[in-house]
Order: sequence, then structure tokens, then C-alpha cells
Amino acid sequence: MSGGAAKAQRAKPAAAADRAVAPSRVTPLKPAGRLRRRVRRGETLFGAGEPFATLFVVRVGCFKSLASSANGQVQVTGFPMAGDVLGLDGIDTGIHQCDVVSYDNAEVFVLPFAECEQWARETAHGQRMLRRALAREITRSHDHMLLLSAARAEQRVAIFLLDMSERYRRLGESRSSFALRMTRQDIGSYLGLQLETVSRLLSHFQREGFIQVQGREIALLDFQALWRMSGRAPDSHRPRVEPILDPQGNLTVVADADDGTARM
Amino acid sequence: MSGGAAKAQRAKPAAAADRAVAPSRVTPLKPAGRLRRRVRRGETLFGAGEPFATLFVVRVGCFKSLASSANGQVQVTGFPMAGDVLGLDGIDTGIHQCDVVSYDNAEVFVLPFAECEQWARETAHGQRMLRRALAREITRSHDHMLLLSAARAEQRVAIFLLDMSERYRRLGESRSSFALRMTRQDIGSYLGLQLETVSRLLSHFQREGFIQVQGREIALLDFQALWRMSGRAPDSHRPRVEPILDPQGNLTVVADADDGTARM
DNA sequence: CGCTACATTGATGATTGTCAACAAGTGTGG
DNA sequence: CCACACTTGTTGACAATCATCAATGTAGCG
Repeated sequence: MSGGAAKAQRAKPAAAADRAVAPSRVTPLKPAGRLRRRVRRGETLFGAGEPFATLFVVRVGCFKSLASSANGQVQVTGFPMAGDVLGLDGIDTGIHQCDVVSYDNAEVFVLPFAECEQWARETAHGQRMLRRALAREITRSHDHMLLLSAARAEQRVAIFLLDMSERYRRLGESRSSFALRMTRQDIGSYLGLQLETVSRLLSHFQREGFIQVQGREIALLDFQALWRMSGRAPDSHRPRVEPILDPQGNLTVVADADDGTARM
Repeated sequence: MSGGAAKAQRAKPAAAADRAVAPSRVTPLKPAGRLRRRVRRGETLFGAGEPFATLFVVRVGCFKSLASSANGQVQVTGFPMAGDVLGLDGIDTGIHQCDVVSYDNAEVFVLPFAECEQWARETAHGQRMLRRALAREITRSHDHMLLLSAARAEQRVAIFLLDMSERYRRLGESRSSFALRMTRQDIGSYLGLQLETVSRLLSHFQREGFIQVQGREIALLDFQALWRMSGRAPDSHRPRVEPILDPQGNLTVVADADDGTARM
């Protein structure tokens, strides 16, 4: 289905390739930025074991990424949303290590990895982008490992809520009222908890007046209390990250003034 | 001390740089491979918050890497040993996110990141090496996250023992008898357990006859039983990784036949 | 409307953390 | 050489957190 749509778009890279230089400093990424793929609710963008060929950048929608161990257990490792890069896990071995499944009818940019490599080789900015995407994934993992090994259930859920809030805020939506896309089970898997524990703690937070819950509709009422529960400082800002999407949802690159080889 | 030694070696990159082409297919990496740094027992190779300038490859010794969260809690994220790459966590932000501390009197290769970047830009192999080092870190993290969120204490310890065994084997040492370098507390931190739990389970495995423990001296007696405890399949081999050190402990690169730009 | 997936809540127990005491090993200084 | 402090490791008793099992409620969807 949408796999067919993707194929149809993949069939015309040459056509996209001959749009040559763009003069502005911030330019849409070409030709890769032209390739898009729609992913329908519940559909798998790529699966573990499949050969790795392209990276993706989420344009709209929310996904879950699943890491599965040899013995067959599965864990949600993240909830990629607009602006996040997908597929990095395949770079090492050439085989995807994760499943990525869409919660919504989503749309992603398709970045054939061969082009990414060339872009990285030819431009300092491309190199930096790719490398940072990888490194950020590492620090993200470390943060999550800390949560999984040290934080208590109450903290985990509070951190999850604050994290989602912050991500929605960055996407220009409300930070205090949003609809979660994922089930309690997926949240639990992500946080290393059982779904019942997640449900109980959400109810608990609601009784305390910190949040309001109605199924997947969440309203954060008392950020200070949530920060207190989370055991973190409210000002524990991650270093600022240059967004990969412009406000219109287009893939952008910042051309380097000092980069003579940047001629894509 | 060892910082001084490193500085003295850093002072002569030009001298090393003019050794031109090596004819063999496997060549020592130059000039970066010439730079080494000694790290003494208990010394910090680099610390979180320090500016990132170089990558390291462990030549001899065993380290622990520590991730610390904003609220001050610390977790051991790994036990880097010979052949492992250190410092990748600094690439994203330019600031190290981890502390890395040596258990032994160790020695590392110093790879100034500017040179790594150039190497990556100029050679396909360099690019691949760097990217794979990053991506491998990601899959390693995912594996560990699975362990932290799903495995029970018994499984974690069994997995830890089998993992250490496999790593010693790859370094050419015995896979069934080795001396751990780290304390029970560090093992516990790494596995998301209390030190008492680690100690108890080691004792338990010994009573069952799976292993023999004498402080940090470990002998694995029944691999099959350990695999059973671990809940994993014995054949769950990670895809083979080209080693970064040759048997003599020198840093090596494999020259690409198909890489015209590989002229370092 | 009924099926199905998802969510909530309660009761119970297992796993593991916490606290505490003690043993063994190591290094230091008198 | 011994006494001493200090770190590390072991083991036990107990408590707390969270998983498990089970029942019920609710919302979406053909």
C-alpha cells in the first residue's frame, strides 16, 4: 500500500536530482528532501532484520521503535516524533536492529543512505549532522539507562510526562495538555514497568491533583510537583539542538559559508 | 606525568605525518596511532563537562565509564577494554557526557578528533570506522536497556559473566577463568542492582556449581547452565566486528582497495 | 449491538532493596 | 611486626516496591 507509494517515489530520484544549486543560506535538502513516504497507522516503517538502505526523518506523526533481544523479548526504546531521525541503528551492521511502527497516519522523509554518506563526505555540515544524530542517540540511551536502573516507578512516570510535554512544546503544541498516542502497555515497556503500574501511577498523580487523565488525554496541572516527583531539576535542560525541520515541516540544511565543497 | 608524556608525543605529529604510503593492506594508523597516553589506576581519562577534543582507543587496561544525571546520580554504563573506543559521547555537544576511569595502569591511543574527521572525510574506510563505532554504541545501549528493564537479577548477573567471558576470549585470554577488575558495587551499578544482590547471586551460582568465586577471581564451570540462567541462546552471536587492534596491540586500519582517496 | 482492545482497580506475593553485622584483605604508620 | 583504619565482600533479617493475577469498566469499530 503505502509501500507502493514509496516505491513510486523512489522510482524518480533522477528527476529530483537535477534541481541544482539553491542560493539561500537555509535551503531545503535535495534531492533527498523530495522523497517522502506515507506510513499508515499500525504500519511498520522498517523491521529488524531488514537490510538497511535509508535513513528517515519524521515529518508528521508519532512512532514507536522496538528493540528485540535474541530470546524474543521486545522493548519499546523510544517514541520518535516530528524532526526525529530513524534508522540509525542499521548503520553499524547494514541490517536494521529495530522495528519502527507508526501510531498515526504519518509521513517521513526518505534519505537514501548512500546520499547521506556522500553529503557527509562533501560537506562539513552534512558530516556534522549525521554524526550528531548518532551521538545524540547515544546520550539519549544513556539517559534512559539511568532511568531504567535507578529511578522508581513514580519517578519514571513523572519523567515520561515531563518529557512528552517538552517535546510537544518544541513542536509548537501545548506543553500542558496533549493526547498520548501510545497504550499504557507501550509506556510501560518504554519505562520498564508493567502497564498496571503506569495506570496506577497516573491515577495517583490525578488524585494528588498534579495531572488530569482521561484515557490518553493528559493535562499537566502542577509542573512543580511533577518535577519534584521526577527527582530532577526543572532547569536540567539538554543542550539546545538545531532543529532539522523548519516551521513548515520541510527538511532544512544550513549551508556552511566556510565550506567550499558544499555544492549539492 | 602521563599527561606530560602525552603532550610530548603530541608535539611531533608532523614527523609522523611524512611517512607516506604503506604498501601492505593492513597498515598501522598514522599519525594518530603514534600518540599514546598512560592512565594510572584510579585516574580519570576524561570527565563529564570537559571539552571534547580527542577519541581514544584502549590499548591495554580496563576502564569504567560513568554517566551521571542532572540530579547527581551516577551509573556505570560500561567497562571498556582493549580495542574499545572511548569519547564518542562528546561528539554531539563537544562536551564529554561521561567520566571514564581506569581500573588498571592502562594505556590508550589518542586520536585527535580533527584528524579523525579528516580521515573520515578523505577515506571511505575512515568514514565507516567512525560511523560504526557510533552505531555500535547505540546497539550496545539498546541491548543494555533491554537487560535493565526486562531481565531479573539472576539473568543480569549470568549475562554479565558470559559477556565478560566472551570479551576476555576475544582478547586471547581464557574465557572460563578470569579476574574481574571492578567492585561488586560497580557491577551492581552497571546491572541496575544493589551490590548485595550481585554478591548473593554469585554465591548462589557457586552453590549450584555453575561458577567458582573467590573475590574477583571467577571461574565459569558450567556454561550451559549460565546460558540457561541468562535466558538467552548460546548462539546469539552479535555480528562479527572487525577488530581495531592487531594481535600485537597496534592500532590498524584496513586499506580500501576501491578507495582512491585513501592516501594517508 | 456485541466484539475487541484498552484502561482501571484490587488483592496478593515474589523479587529485590535496605539496614546491619561481620569477615577478609590491604595499606599505613608507629 | 603489629595495631589500626579503610575498603571490599559476604550473609542475614526485614520491608517496600512492583509484578502478577483477576475482575470490571470503557471506548472504538465493524
